[in-house]
Amino acid sequence: MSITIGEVTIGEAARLSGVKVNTIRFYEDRGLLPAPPRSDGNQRLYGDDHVARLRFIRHARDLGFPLPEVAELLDLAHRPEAPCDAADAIARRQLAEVQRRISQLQSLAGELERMIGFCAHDRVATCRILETLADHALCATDHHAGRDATSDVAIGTASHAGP
Amino acid sequence: MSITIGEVTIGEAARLSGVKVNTIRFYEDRGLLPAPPRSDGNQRLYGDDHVARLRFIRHARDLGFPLPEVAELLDLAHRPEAPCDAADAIARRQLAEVQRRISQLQSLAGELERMIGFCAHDRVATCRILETLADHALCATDHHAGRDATSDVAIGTASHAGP
DNA sequence: CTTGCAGCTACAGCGACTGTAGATGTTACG
DNA sequence: CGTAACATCTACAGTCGCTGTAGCTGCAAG
Ligand SMILES: [Zn+2]
Ligand SMILES: [Zn+2]
Ligand SMILES: [Zn+2]
Ligand SMILES: [Zn+2]
Repeated sequence: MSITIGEVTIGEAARLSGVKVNTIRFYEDRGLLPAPPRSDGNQRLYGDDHVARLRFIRHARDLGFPLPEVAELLDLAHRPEAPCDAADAIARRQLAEVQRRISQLQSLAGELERMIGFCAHDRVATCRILETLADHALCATDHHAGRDATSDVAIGTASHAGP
Repeated sequence: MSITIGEVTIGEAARLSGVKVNTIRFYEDRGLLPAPPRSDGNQRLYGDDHVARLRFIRHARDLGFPLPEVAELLDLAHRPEAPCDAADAIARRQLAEVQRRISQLQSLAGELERMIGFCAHDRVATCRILETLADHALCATDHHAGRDATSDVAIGTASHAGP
């Protein structure tokens, strides 16, 4: 029975939230997680609210929201009486972004399938894959990577199920 | 009429290949593009072979191949009599990777659609989007971001069509 | 009282560039 | 020939979202 209920070390918070220790400190640095009180020995002590916040961040990251949007969503979540339009808008933007990336990747996949399909598995000199890489005119579609079209959506650290 | 035909500056090479000037120097640094001869004034002079190589790199990057695979593919392309199995294998790996990312993103999109669909557009306190972010148990699927599942496939600098 | 793990700060590194500063080179115009 | 405008040079910082390391200190158990 400690002095206050629910005060846990950073390691415990990591286990409870699925966010790695280093990442928790990183989020604090980034302003996503408020700096918690410290013990006599200068160690961070987290309460349930911090852990809940970490879980929220983790889940939003898993869904691909970038950190600035996660911060916005966290702010919104603390204004219960406000309308939720802003949150909806962020989610819709994120969905649109994910869909954009899906279609970009589908066009890449199609092009890759095509060049693999045309390859006769012979010598390099006649390999359709290498020919195609040397000349985009052999491609069926544009599949151009329009400015971060296929960049990261969510990297995640591990699964919700833990390591 | 210059001393040798087809010797172009880095800016010309950039225009001809669609690879940015800085990026060309970056590729040289990374060993993807051999260091070209220099002019009297120490400026790089590229021939058609360099430009072709740059185009190859550009195209492979647009298709999402990471730089190490691009390097392998370039090496292979210079051994015309070798069998093309290795190139095929790289392309297949890349396709598998792209497909993995597509399905990851599709699961994200599904989850995002679900939470957006359930939102009643009322107050934050009852917003399904924020509730869901706070609790993964409200999600229909796992959609976990398994170690770089959704990370970048190709960022690209601009389209083949130019800027 | 020591051992060993957990936590602390601070910083380097990933991938694949992009952008900048400050110094030269080159070219066009007058 | 001078000079202005632009291209290129090197070298390095910054992007994103972490991850991992080094070198400390703290803390509980034997
Ligand atoms: Zn082949
Ligand atoms: Zn193509
Ligand atoms: Zn809502
Ligand atoms: Zn979820």
